Amino acid sequence: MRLSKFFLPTLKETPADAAIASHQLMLRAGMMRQESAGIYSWLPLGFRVLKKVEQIVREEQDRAGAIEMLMPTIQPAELWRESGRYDDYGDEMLRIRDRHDRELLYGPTNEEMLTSIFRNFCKSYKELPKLLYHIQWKFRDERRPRFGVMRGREFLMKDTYSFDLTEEDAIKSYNKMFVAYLNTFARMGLKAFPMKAETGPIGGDLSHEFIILAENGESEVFCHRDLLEIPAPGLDVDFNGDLQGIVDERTALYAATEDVHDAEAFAAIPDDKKVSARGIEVGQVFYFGTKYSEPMKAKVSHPQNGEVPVHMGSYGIGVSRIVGGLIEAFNDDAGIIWPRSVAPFDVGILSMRPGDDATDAACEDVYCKLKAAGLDPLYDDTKSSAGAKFSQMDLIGLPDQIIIGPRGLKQGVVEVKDRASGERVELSTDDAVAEIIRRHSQAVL
RNA sequence: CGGGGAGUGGCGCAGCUUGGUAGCGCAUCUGGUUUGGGACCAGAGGGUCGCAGGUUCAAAUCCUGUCUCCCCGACCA
Repeated sequence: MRLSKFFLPTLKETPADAAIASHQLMLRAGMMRQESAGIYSWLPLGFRVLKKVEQIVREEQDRAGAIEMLMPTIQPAELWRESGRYDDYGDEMLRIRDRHDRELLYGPTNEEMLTSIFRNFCKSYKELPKLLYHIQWKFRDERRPRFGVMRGREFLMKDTYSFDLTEEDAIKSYNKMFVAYLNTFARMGLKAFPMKAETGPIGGDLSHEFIILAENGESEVFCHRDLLEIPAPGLDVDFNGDLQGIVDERTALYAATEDVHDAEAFAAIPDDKKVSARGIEVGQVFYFGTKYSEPMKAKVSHPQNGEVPVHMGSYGIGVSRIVGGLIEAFNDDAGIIWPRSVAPFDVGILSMRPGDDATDAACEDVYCKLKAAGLDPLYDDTKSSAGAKFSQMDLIGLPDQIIIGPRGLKQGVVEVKDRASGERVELSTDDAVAEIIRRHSQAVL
C-alpha cells in the first residue's frame, strides 16, 4: 500500500478525551474514531489489526475443533424470557422495539440463541460433543464506558458454546478451549495467564479468566510467579488427546482475580514468588452445566436414561478489546510497537526524498520485492518532511522500517530499523529485503 | 447510578471573574525557499462559542433548562 493512496489520519496532539495509552494511541495513530461513548468506527489501520486478531482467534478455534457460524446482532426478547435472563440482565441490555412493537434486543451474548438452535436440531447423544462458535458484534450498555475499545459498549467478541452429554465430557470441551486460548494469545505475542474467576451473570461453577498483565489493568490479580514462566502448549498439541495435564499444570499454581482472591492461599506462596499486579481480561472460559439446557429444554436422548439436558460451557474472547490490550502491552514514548503477527502492515518503507530518481527507483524496487515475497508493506511515498515520516511511522508501530534516501544510496545502502529495539543496520537494498523476509518468517509459535 | 470536570474552526487550548460582536498553536490551501528525526518565510480560507429559553441597548461571557463527553467510585468481555 502506498501511503499517498491510503487513509491514515494521524494526530500530532493527544486528544483530550483519552486517558490511557492504548486509547490515546489508537486515536493518534488514526486507528479509530469515537462515534458515541463506547462506540467506535474502525478506520483502515485499526481495522487491519482487528482483522489480524480475529483471524488468529479463528484459526485456533478451528484447530481445536470448533465449528464457525454466525448469529445475528438482534435477538427476540422471547428467547431471553425462556432462560429468565430478560429481566435479570437489567439496563446493560439494549432493548429495541420494531415497527410492529415487537420486543427485540441487541445481543450482549448468545447462550439463549445457540441453545435454542441446538435443541431444534440435535436430539440424540450421538450428535455430541459439539463446539460451535461465532465472531460477532455485541452490545452491553455499560453504565460507564471507558478506556476506548477496552471497555466499549459495542465490541467484537468470539464466543464458543460447547454441548456434551456429561459433565466429564464437558470438562474435555472446556480443556480444549483452555488450551486453544493459551495458543491464541501466545500467537499474538501476549502473555495471558489463566486465573480462577467469578462466573458472573453467565453462571456456573468452573471458570477461568485469561489475563494479561498491564499497568492500566482494570482489576487486581494475584498469582505465583512460576505460572508466568510456563510456555504455551504449541500448535502441535493433539486436541483429540488428553489435555488434562496441560490444564492441570497451569491451574495447580495459585492465580486469582481480586473477586475470588484467597488471601490465605496467597500468603502461603514464598515472598519472592508472589506476584500482585493489575491485569486486563482478554478471555474467559465457563462450564455451567445445565443452567440453560434445563429451563430451555435442550435435551438429547441418552443411551440408557431417556432424555437428559446437555451439559454446556461458553468461551469468550474479546477481539476488539485485545487490540487495546496489545497496545497497553506494547508501546513506548514514540507510539505503538506491534508484534509482527498482528501488525497492520508488515514493514514501512520511508522515502527520504520522493522525486529523486535514484530514491524513487530504490523504493519501488524494495516495495515490489517485498510484495512479491508475500509481505504487506506500507510505502510512505508522500512529500512530507523526513522527521514527520519518522515520527508517524514510529507512532503507528510497524515492526520494521526501511529508510531509503540519496545519502545512503550514494554508499549503496538503505537503512533497516527495528521499531522495538530502535536498532538500525545499513544494508544493500537486496539484503534489506532478505533481512525483512527473514524477520517475518520467524513465527511466535 | 453517586461524586467531580468539560463543551469556543479538523485537533489542542485561551477568552468568561469585571458583558461591547472571537484569539493562539498545530493542521489545511497558495507561492517561494528547504530536504535523514514532526522545516522556514509570506499570504489565505475556515467558528451564528453544544442546544433552547431568559436578562440586557448589547451575551462565548450573566441566569434557567436541556443534551453530550470525560474522570473517580460501584458494576462489567
